[in-house]
Amino acid sequence: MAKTKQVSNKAVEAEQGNDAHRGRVTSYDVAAHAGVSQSAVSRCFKPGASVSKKMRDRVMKAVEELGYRPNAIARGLITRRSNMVGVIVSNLNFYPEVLSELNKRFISRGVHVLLFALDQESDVGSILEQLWQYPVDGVVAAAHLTPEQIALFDERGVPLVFYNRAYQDVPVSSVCCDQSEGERMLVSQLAGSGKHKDFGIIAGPRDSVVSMQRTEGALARLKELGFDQVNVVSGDYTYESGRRAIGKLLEARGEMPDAIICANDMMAMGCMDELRFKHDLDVPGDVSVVGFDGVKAAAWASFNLTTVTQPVESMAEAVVTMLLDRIDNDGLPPEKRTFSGVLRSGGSIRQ
Amino acid sequence: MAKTKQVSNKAVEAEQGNDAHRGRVTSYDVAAHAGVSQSAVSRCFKPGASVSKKMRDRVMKAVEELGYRPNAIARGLITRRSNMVGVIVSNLNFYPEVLSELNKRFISRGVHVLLFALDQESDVGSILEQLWQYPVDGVVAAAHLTPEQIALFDERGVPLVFYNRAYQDVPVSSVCCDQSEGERMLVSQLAGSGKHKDFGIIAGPRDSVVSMQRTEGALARLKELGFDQVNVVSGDYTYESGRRAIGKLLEARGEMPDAIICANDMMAMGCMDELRFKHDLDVPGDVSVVGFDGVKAAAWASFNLTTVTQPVESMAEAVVTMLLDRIDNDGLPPEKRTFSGVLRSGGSIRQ
DNA sequence: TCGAGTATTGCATTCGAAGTCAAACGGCGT
DNA sequence: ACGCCGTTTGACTTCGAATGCAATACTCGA
Repeated sequence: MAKTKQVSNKAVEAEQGNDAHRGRVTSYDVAAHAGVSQSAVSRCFKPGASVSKKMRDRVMKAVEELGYRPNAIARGLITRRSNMVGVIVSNLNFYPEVLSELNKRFISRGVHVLLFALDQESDVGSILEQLWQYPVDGVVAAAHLTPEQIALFDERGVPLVFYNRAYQDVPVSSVCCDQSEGERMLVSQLAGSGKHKDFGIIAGPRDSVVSMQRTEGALARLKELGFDQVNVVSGDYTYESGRRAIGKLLEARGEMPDAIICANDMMAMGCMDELRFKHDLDVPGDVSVVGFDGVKAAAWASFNLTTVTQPVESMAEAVVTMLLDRIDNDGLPPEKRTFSGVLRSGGSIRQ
Repeated sequence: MAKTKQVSNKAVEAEQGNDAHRGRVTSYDVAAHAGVSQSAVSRCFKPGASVSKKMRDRVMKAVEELGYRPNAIARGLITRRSNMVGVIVSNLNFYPEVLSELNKRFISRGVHVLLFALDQESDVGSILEQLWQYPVDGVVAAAHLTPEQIALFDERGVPLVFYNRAYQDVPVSSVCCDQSEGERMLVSQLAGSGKHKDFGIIAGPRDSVVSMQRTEGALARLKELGFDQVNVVSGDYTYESGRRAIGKLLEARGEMPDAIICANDMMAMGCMDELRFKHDLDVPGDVSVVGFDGVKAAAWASFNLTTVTQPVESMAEAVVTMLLDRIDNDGLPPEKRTFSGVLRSGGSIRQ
């Protein structure tokens, strides 16, 4: 009865145009305005519900007049579906296309993205702490989580799909680009010209699994081809670290390698600039350089980098499909999908 | 009474470890586990609430044991504060730093970002339609809205702050970089060398207000300096369109200008590459080029572009502060803040 | 030990929408 | 006009947490 009283109060307010709370329009306001029950309003927004045309028209008219939109959050409370997914990315600046592709695809399926970006200061733990406060339907992680952190998702029944992080021996879904295969293609390409004797590798951060896979892939292929004296130095995936890495390579070796394999395009571009503008060397004339990722800038004429392009669109599509499937259907087992990268031959390898 | 029964059911479930719904842990579960009321649990999470140490310890122990985290959304329903803000960006690929800076700052203040990115297909209208389904506390828009769309925010009492979109004569908050001033600095710099006679401008899309402001600023300063024959062609802010624009300039003029003013860095870089690699011209030897924005890549050795850097960090900070202020205090009037860009002299101007 | 006064605690209600269920309605045949 | 049956509709409850208020549990002084 209290509820009934409340409703009629709202009805009165709405009818009198009392705008005191000037908050959002609720289904009660619409109901009052249209002279029907709140349930009726709710039903008009549920596809396939039993509503007469007369009722629907009447409600929709009120909806238009008041500018009502159902509150997705309140709805989520009862349906246990917030239609929000969390996206955890380690660094927004690195791969904006990934976020963009994911967001676009989720949106088109009526799902919204709640962003969780790791900045150097904030660690994964605190981000997850925040994430758990939101009733997200699922999570995409483009960052490294510990097995314990992963287990929590399972416990709580929240689907999780990794983007470009593979966990061997951990039953969790992921979509990856075959890092190792990609590097092998690059090395084969370099070796194919027969012009390189002295290889150097600029790896990513030591704790990056992706960097490790790429580096291992390159080293393995190099070894197969008979090159087992390869210097490896580390960068942090940035342009600047690519430039600095040249100094380290030179120091380690005493002379400049004639082919440099970089763990990503950003460092490859830094490395090219350092070679050209600091050491006055020609790329590819004096030194060949290859990258990984296929970022836009790598294809620019100034660099025209030979690299392996990650099929970002296919990967994003796969992630979205896998996640939504698992949200709709909680029986699905973890699945790992691996896409091959596409070799993009530029002009950064000496022929 | 129904409620009471419900509660004790939950209590029983929780105590028996019945994990049937394996959903999230709720405050009722914690309450049952600790043998206290739900209100008590709730109060333990409210700073400054009246709770005895004994009670707090007891509740917190249960919280730890069950891994409880308050549901931010359910909380938002009653407090009318979702602690989420919507961020509308026109294109994620363009300025990832902006999103990154905004996100970082919001997070550190306990606010989360719900992402709304416009992709070519989706127009602002449909994005807003979606936005209104979420009870966001406020919105940052880095996209163009119509006055009607802006008015809705006012009506519904949802604070709105624009990033780099100024609306003259519309009372709405915004944080902008002074586009016109920036361009004037660039033109002055170009003119200062006394080596340029023939200016060309590569503007942004015709419907971009920012592009218009930049172009007008440049033209005005050029005119003051006595150059009133300036060709203007349009691009779409991308690298590729910068390259294509060179062809258009050449066509319009019959010969290549000796100074090209680009509406942003991306096009400036495309333009430099086109000049160097397609037309075999030297920059800055034959043609000077300037950009705008101060993106990372513009400072790379290959380009070393003279440009105006937008103070992204200060602007982001200003946006976040303004928005949160307005969320906490609904009396605040709209405010427009303008930051000056910083001239970054590179090596793309002939001296 | 008692009572006043304060500090804690629990009950019941609330937020906005959706789902359950039973009541009311509509159409139809007879 | 009556009764039957399928369709619509509305009253009430639910989701999870917060909060006003009333009911306790304490504290301390007398």
